[in-house]
Amino acid sequence: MRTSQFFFTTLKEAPADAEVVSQKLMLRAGLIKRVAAGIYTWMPLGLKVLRKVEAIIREEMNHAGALELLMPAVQPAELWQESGRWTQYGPELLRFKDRHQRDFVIGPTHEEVITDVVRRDVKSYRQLPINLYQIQTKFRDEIRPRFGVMRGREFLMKDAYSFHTSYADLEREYQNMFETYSRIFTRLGLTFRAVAADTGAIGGTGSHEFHVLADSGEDAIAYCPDSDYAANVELAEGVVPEKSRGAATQSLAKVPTPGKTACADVAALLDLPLNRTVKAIAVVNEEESGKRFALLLLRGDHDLNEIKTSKIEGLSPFRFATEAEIVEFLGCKPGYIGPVGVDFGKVRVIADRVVAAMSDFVCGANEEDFHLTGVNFGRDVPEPEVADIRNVLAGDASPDGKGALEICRGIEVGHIFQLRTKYAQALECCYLDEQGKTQVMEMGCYGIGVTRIVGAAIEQGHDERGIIFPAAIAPFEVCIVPMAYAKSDAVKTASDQLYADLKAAGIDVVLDDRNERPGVLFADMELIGVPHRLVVGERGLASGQIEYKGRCDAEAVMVARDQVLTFLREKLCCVPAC
RNA sequence: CGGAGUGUAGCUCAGCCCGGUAGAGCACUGCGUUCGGGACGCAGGGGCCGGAGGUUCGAAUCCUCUCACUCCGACCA
Repeated sequence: MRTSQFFFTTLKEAPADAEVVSQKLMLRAGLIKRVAAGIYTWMPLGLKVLRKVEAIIREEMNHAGALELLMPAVQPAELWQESGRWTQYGPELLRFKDRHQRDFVIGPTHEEVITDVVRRDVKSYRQLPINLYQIQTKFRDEIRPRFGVMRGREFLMKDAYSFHTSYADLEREYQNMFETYSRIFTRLGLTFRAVAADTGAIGGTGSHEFHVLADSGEDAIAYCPDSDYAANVELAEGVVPEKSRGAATQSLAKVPTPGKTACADVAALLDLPLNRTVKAIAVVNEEESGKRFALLLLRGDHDLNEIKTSKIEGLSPFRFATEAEIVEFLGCKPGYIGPVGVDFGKVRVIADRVVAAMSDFVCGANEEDFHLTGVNFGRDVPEPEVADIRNVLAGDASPDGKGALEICRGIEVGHIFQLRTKYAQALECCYLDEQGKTQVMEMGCYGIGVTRIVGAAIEQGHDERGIIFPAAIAPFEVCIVPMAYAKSDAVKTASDQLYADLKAAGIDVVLDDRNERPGVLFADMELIGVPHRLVVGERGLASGQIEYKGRCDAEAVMVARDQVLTFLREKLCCVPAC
């Protein structure tokens, strides 16, 4: 490709509303253009990157035995009504009516359609297992699209669905996909980690997320550097402290804490560490059967994990209590509430595992402007229910007992689920087994956010000059930057020849033949993230040499003209650009 | 959905308080000089100042409504 023949649109300044680095750089490099909130056009340069990502995914999926198909983006409401998600899914599901007033959706995912496909054509155990995938545009009407292609509304996704005659076979394929995903992200040149995940709204049991590690990631990941344990913080288990609860050494005392509603303020006032305090969070479970009020106890420096909490029996769904409800049940304004003196018959008290092991702690007195010190379970307050309801923190013991947890941030680029029979059951996706008996299929589903990968790659690889793409997905592998292409015949001839040679060698090369000053050429090639650069100038040509510089190299090196191809080949296949 | 903010040239922004026929830098076009790290000169093109209504002799500027976008929160995954 010659830049003069390409649609090349770089910007010196990023649009003011771009928030994250990848978004700014993608807009500056002209990879994408914003069309509406969370909706982008992929320009030719960006599409080259996207297609390279797709190609790697497609190759590895095919290699893993999956079969590609293409389902419609537009889906009839009937299928969603049949699975029950027509009502379960919120406004995130984009619905519309056609000219006959029939309801349709623009698919945010394709479980319904694929299950329909399979139930129509798969009748026998002999046709199973099967793994079908597509690379397709999805639409999720996010409340707040942001971060460019990282959380867009329209995005490209690879989604695969597998069907099995047994859970054991589903587990086998799940493992197959786990390994396939690891190969895909490795080939893409990304630093990633597979983490145990919550199964969320899609439902099912086993689930792993694949995260590209980056500080700007939206998800917090707890991992153990000393083992392979890694889990989304939403799911990471807070383990029971090894030490059992200490004996009570203090007597219960009421202390004035006017205006101190936060644990940190109370701790500071009493000159105690924050981890001696206990905060109480009032929640309400409201269903047709009535309203139930509960008090959740957490150590002052811990945060509530709503996902874990919502899994407590009888508490789901829960919401935070209103001030009026708190006054109604505890007779006290929020900020000073605690478990002491509450009627355990009316209020359910659930302590985090860590709190349950505390003694002589500080908590609200259920009286405005007062807290209690020296509080002990069993003596001052009945033993509460105990559950794991907090977010783990860095330094916590790893649940596998092999060291301490660290927390890092990640961008979720892949997610694999064992759906089991959730959709197959709802949509009656069945087959006949060896005995001729009707059985429901076991299902797995496996997604990769294709567009998000491009953003994630840039979050992971960039510097002040622009994008540093992994070689596997860079828009071009090599650029040739001629010094005065329009002026010097020697440079022009040598550049054209080099370009032809590299192209003939199957290298994805771009020749920047624009009649611009060198600074412009250098800056643009660096901005768009081309990993390898060859500079052709009269200076080097005089001694039969071409200058080479990797995108991250500090210094350029001179390479003999007739050695360039060999030199480059080695760089391209063996050495990462950075 | 609640709170805050922003809409002026393709991009970044000034002008708005204090009404008087629309500006800068970058980008773009032409000519010339320049040419190994985002050059310079001269000459140009480009805007219904988000939209509608109102106040006024006169509105980018003041008022009302509306739309879009952004941020924080809630929600969702």
